[in-house]
Amino acid sequence: MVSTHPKNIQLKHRVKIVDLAQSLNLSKGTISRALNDYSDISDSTKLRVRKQAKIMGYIPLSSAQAIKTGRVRALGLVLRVDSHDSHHAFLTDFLDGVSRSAGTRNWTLTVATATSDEDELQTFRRLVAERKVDGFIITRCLVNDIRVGLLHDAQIPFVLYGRTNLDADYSYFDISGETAIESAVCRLVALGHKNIGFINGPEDLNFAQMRKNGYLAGLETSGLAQNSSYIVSDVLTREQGQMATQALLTLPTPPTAIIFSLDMAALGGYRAVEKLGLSVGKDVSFIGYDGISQGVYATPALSTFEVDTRQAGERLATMLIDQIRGEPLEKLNEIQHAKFTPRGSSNPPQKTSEQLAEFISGKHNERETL
Amino acid sequence: MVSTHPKNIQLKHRVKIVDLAQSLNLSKGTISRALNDYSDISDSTKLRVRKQAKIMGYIPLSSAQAIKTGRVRALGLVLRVDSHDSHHAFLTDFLDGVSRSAGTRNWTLTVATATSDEDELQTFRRLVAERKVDGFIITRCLVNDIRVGLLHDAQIPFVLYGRTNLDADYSYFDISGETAIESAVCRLVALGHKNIGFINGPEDLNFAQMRKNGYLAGLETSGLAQNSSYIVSDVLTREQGQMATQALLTLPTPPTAIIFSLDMAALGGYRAVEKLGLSVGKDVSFIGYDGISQGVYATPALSTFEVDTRQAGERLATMLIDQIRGEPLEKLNEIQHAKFTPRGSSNPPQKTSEQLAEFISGKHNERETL
DNA sequence: ACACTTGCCGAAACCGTTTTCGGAATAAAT
DNA sequence: ATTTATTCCGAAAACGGTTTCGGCAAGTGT
Repeated sequence: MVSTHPKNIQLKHRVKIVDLAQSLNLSKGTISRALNDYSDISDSTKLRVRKQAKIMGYIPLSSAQAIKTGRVRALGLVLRVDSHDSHHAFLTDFLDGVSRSAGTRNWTLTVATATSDEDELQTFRRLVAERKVDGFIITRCLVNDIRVGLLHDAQIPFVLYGRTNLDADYSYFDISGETAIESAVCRLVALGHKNIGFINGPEDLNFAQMRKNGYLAGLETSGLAQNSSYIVSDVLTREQGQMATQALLTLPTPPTAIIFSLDMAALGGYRAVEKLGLSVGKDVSFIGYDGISQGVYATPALSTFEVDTRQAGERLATMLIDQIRGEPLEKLNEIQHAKFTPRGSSNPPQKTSEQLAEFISGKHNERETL
Repeated sequence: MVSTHPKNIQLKHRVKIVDLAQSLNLSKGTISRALNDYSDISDSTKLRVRKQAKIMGYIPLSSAQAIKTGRVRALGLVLRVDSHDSHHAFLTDFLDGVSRSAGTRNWTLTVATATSDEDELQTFRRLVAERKVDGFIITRCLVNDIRVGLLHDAQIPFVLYGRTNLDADYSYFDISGETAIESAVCRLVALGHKNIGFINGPEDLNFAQMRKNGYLAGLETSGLAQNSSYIVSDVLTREQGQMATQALLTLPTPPTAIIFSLDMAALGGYRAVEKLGLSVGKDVSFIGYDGISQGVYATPALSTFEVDTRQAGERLATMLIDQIRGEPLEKLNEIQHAKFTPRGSSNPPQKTSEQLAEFISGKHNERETL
């Protein structure tokens, strides 16, 4: 069992910079500058050094570098684990994007978890004080997010996945849920829908706020009146989605189409529709947002806006690294668009709201007489 | 916007060990030894130093420590993102457990992703060479897992979540799927079932192998003959679970109960049962394994073995840290048991296999004549 | 021929800790 | 009273890199 495997992962007897220096008859300072591409080293020796470094398998010790440079080449990500299953599917892809992008630049990702604001700030402090990370990726932005102010004041580099309301300048990557939801309204109107509901997430989260704006903008451009009873908020999970949908459909004048701020909520909506004896895509049209994989397997498959979470992670990582390396903040903003993927859940209305209401109240009475 | 927040996260002007030393009129060596609890420092000065350190907010720079101690106090976790959506729910809890346990000891977790074996080994090498981590947590163990041999040979500390077939000594934490599945068989037999199917995961994964052993052992102790057509393997996803269930139920003598190696597969099984016009928990009993949250919301709710993934993460982290700190390997093995949670999906059989077969074939013919 | 750049590299300081070693002061033993 | 242990701390050498500074050689301009 103690064989010497060919693809060995050496740990003992690392080759260090002095070893390299000796083997090339150069000083270690020269080696360092050659590898770091200083201008006062000739191209020929740079080449020579790099070749030999590769041969000898020299890899600088990041903590030794860090002590002088002040950088550990590590990105921080603090996950909030208090509020349940919204993340989940999102997480793997996101982590993959971030760590892949970081890895190719020889950076790493360190993740921590927190259950509260205080917990999270505490974690920030610890990671920064020990200098375990050089900057943070911030997710799940609130409309008013204290983290932004704190990190900004402390001059710690960070990027947001999403945006926040503060007018401080910060770097962010976002996917425009606003334009997506607006276009969702327009698409449904084009299909013939006139009564369109909107089931939103918790509106202290910035993205929910934005998507609501999109919904309202969509009504505006379509010339539809806004009906406050058509809007439900604070819907995050499947179960909440089911209840919210049920609530909308049992209104005196139910919507014939519903837009969901989150696919997961939409999946809950399927159940509500089925329980009323109706079917999604025929009696009621659905459009979701996120592009989670379960949406494909629903019947009918869920029309949605697909978000490329892996790409988001990649972009965020590179933006943060660039920022830490000194890139000016102004260039480090980016907005992408979600890709609409029509599937079976959004079609022209087969019933008017009145017909829907009649059917549903009939169903209700039927149930009550049981 | 450039206010000085009370809870500031200081970055500029860190207080370093010399600052502390000056303020106490001690040498920095003494400070270091006091904080690290050396025996040649008097208790009184230890106290004095610690108090002042807290007051001044001194936190040692981990990379400066690392250069001398050889430890960065970081755990590595390489996620495989190539295959399947099985992880997902698992991931958040697991990460939480690991990073929480690590965090309380002032360690951190760095995660990377890999898409292939080669990719993963490459990542191991990089992280070790740069000394970004001190050891690894290994998940998704194969029956014959090359990683174990490699890390062992390279003398890099690691712990397994699960076990592997190699007889090398290594540290692991595992949850005994074997005894769980065995007891599942016995429970179903006690309910009156005689024909019990088993839908397993890919058997190159160690846990699947173990659970199969448990299934066979259960049959043995219950005095039931084993029927190879009752075993299906390589079932990981919901869709695969649906197909496998369908296959079992359309056998000439279908099982009246099915044990699933994964809850996710069981959820697929619900659909297969429904499509045959049967209902879970009445016509066919289900027992799953994992305890994923969706199982609670299925109708009827899924009887399953609940695995405490967060605890697993916590234990693994502490075991790995202990190992890195020099604890002997022999003490670092731990096996826990999953907790059986009976819900609506497992009951005494209402139909015999023959009645089931008749019903199902009738359904089939009915369908064919359409 | 001279001074003056310029290109290139070595020497040494430095980063912030830990750890080793020796020595002063005090206590215990003779 | 002297030696012998003990206790406790300071000085200095690491650790493995990066960065500054100065200087030698070769090339340039006059």
